[in-house]
Amino acid sequence: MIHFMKKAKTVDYNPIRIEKKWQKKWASSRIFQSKEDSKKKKYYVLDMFPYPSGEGLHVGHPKGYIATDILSRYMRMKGHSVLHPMGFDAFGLPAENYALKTKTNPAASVKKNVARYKKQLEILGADYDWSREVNTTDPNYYKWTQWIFLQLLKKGLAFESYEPINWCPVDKTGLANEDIENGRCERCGALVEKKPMRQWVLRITDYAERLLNDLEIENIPKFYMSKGTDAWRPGEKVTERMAVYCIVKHWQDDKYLCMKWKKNDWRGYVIGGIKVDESAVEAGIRETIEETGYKNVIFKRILGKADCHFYQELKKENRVAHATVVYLELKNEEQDSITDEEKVIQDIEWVERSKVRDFINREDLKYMWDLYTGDAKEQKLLDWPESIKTLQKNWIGRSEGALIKFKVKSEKSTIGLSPVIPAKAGIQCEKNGASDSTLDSRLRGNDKKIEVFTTRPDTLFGVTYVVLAPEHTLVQKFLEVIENKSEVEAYIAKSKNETEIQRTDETKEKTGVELKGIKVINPANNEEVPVWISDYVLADYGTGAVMAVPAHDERDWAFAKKFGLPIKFVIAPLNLNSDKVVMSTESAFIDFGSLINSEKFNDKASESVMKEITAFVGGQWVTKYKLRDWVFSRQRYWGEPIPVIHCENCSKNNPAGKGIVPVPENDLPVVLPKVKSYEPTGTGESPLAAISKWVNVKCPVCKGPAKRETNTMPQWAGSSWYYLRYMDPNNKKTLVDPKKEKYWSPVDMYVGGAEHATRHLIYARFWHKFLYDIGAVSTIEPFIKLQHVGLIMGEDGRKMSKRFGNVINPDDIVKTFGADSLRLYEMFMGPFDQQIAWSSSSIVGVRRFIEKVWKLREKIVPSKSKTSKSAPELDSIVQDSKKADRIIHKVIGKVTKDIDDLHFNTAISALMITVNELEAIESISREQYEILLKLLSPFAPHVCEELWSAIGNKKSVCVAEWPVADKSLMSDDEVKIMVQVNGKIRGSFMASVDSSDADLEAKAREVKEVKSWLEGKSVVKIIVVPKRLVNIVLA
RNA sequence: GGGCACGUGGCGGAAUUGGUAUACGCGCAGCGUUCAGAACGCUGUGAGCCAUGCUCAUGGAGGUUCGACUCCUCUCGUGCCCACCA
Repeated sequence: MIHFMKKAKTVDYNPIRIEKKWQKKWASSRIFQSKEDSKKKKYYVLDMFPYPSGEGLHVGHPKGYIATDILSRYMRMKGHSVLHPMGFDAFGLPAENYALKTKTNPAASVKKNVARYKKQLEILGADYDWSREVNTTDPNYYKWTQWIFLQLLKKGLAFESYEPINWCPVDKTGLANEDIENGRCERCGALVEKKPMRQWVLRITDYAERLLNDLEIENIPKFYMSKGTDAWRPGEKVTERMAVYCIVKHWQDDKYLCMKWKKNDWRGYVIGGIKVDESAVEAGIRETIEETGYKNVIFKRILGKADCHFYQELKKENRVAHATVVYLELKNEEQDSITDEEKVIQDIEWVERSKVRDFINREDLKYMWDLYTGDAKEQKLLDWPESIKTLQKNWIGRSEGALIKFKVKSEKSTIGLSPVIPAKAGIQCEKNGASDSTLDSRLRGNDKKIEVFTTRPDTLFGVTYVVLAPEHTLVQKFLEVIENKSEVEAYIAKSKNETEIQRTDETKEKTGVELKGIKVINPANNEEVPVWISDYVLADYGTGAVMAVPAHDERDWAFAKKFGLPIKFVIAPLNLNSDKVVMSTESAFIDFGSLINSEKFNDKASESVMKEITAFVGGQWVTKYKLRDWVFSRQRYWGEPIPVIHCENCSKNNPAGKGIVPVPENDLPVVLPKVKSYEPTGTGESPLAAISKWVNVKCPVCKGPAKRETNTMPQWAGSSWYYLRYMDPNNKKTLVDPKKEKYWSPVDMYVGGAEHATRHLIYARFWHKFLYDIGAVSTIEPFIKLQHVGLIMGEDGRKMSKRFGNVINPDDIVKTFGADSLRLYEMFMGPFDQQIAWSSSSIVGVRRFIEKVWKLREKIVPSKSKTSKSAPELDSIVQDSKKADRIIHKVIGKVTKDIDDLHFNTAISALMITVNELEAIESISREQYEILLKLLSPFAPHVCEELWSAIGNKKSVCVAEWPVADKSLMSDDEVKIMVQVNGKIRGSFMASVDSSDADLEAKAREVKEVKSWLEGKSVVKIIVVPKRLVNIVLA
């Protein structure tokens, strides 16, 4: 036993005492306040801010907060300027319903809940910069939520609508499509009804394409064009604002093609427009051939996508294009002469690889080049889990198809209709149609048309009827001309009364009514087919009308069977697989009959065939999205007032304005008034409507009497932009100062629950893109990396809920084990994004680990140079030190990589192994112990801070430098080599790390256990994997 | 019906490009310490067997390979999301 190592008796580990102590010190020293420091790289790590319910936190909630805290502390130690804020999302139904239940004012209960949440968060020891706290219900905050709404209004992206919307009869409010789960209100579970009412809607569908496409953008473009109509050359049809940009390698040397513009001596790359039906790669090859004359151009890879700003010589103007950057190689020097036109403009130069960067004159393109040459690490624009991307893609639901018009023919003779149908003024005949297309003008002359959307125009010949949604606007007009008006009206009334869930129940038999007296004409073969209405057709998808092809569609099939409608089978009016289409108006079908089970016709025609058919019948090829516009008003009290004033007078003067006057920006915020009764009215009016003092205002335009909008915004409004406000929480003049926004944007890491995939994350991306378009933010996407938190389930495996009585309160765990143990345990449970059941008995393991680290301190001996020990003592210390160095330096890399990859469980496991190994050693140095503390400090900050200061450090471990592994200290001299015979482990031996393959092979043959297996057998071959194994293959 | 994940001891889970399956932790068992318990320490812990060792084991069945938890095909099961989307 080495006695000099004995220290004064170490105080026992007491988490409660040390955790309080350090939390106070951290707060008073303001060590965690974020600053824009241009000398440092920034790191913005964000939690999905909590919704402070009355229940308080359970142990599942902190999991994500602990992870971001680890990342925040880790990145700070790595020298980043870190932004790690926290705030509260407190408007909306749950807070209001809770207040109603407890008969308190929502403002009061929110205040109480926030205080409680904050306290619960504080005992975890997170390094939040509380000076940046935001609260969505604070007028200083929602002033800017309202401001964003006004900008949306200005751009025509917010509008009033009277279409039927989803209505929750229990919560007494309209709901967005995203707020519905299986036909029920996501909040209260009530069956959702369809109810027509005035509401505010945001045109999120205008952004559908970008929301979808940008999920796949891989690199970071600096610019983004939202609109563009350029063609490249007069008369040349090219894809809108799409370009290709080519880096072309020499056929022999490591040189690259540089275009020199003769006129201004500007150097650049081959640029070209991408034609319709041409891929970026094809365009790149074509343009390179056209501009340089080189004949044999080979595609190698796509380097990335960016926006290209350049001067186009031929048209003499500046151009911007969304560009794909391709890397090409020339096969040989064969070259045709190029056109004179091209010759005049440019020359070709070959430049060395190292000079390429000089003629790539833009940062983002340089970045791509660096990516190709391996100098830059690939960074995705959206480094999101594939599953979330897929969820969003499915939610946005893009599909391409044809809009096809069916002429309506009313049988005047049959129904005795007068030639002139009484006009119903102003009613629109088509969805989004022109307002002049009133029924009388259209039906006279039988030129009224029903427009359908289909993804299978190739089945057009099999259409045997057309179905409209009961809510389709045309149905109301047809009522005047059909024979069975009352029957149809009854059906419409019935489906109106049915809830969404009843209507969409798949097991339900199809229902519907024919509109008798009306036929439509199939434009493919001029055949007359009947028109039906049925609730299996959705009013708000496509055009609200379908062409029914019972032979090719299950739903149409069920409907046709039920009502005895003909089933006609498309027998290829054309060869489905050929690109050449021969069209004719001859009926290209046979009676369906017994062919139902035939698989002969399951093939879909190619897209080009379908496009040709569409053109043949005068239809349009279009893209449709499942995504619906965002119903943005709630008939409830607890939300941001929509900053709009209704003025009848201004309506008279300006019919286009419909009497909507935006609240002037200077008058913001429109403060939510205090109110005695905030019970929802259920009438479609919010409780605010009852406060006449608040409602009645002067019109800001004409100064006449006017009324405030009384609907409020949905819960998702405030959370759609809060991450921006953290960057500059107290700015009175703008939403966020552009300088600060440029420094901190975008969010580098966003951690939260997967349940927000199709709501918050779509809404926030939508608002962010809009804010980008109006110049309020500088990036096109708000969150670079997104990470899910896997739920922590109750010990019984069910969701943690009061209902099941399986809720574990983190406060209790902190009391018994300490916050550090809770933090370590939640991270050690398993993979971070995985759902795992809580196990209270397992926490003791991480607590034991902390105690081991605590006791390990007793093994510290002073550094060799400072001691005056006897030789044998010194020798043993030196031996220990070598061993300990190897152990500790090996784990640095492992922990660093694991934190980078969010593999917290394996990082902790590696630290446990390290501590176990160090325990087996007699002595360690202070330096080695310090490395251990630094590595552990993001996970268990309190105990590490305590030990760090106990061994004599004055500055906090939070600002210590993250250790870097010294490779010379960590390498083993010897490794264990496994020996396999025919792939099965039979023995092992030790060998020095630099042994040659032949050496290893020879040694392997000599291993005792192996020898007996080799006896009398011939060796076929031997596989040597250096530092790992030798496999001897026998005949 | 469509989409996306995922199946490894008694439990949570480890396992670089295919290269010692079950690391780490819990639990369990034995021993020590203790008046006793808790706590702690040490040892053991996939299964089976004719046991110095051998055979079988990563949901199941095949395949590729010198070698498969890892790759491919099929299949069974579980979870999540969307769903009459034309």
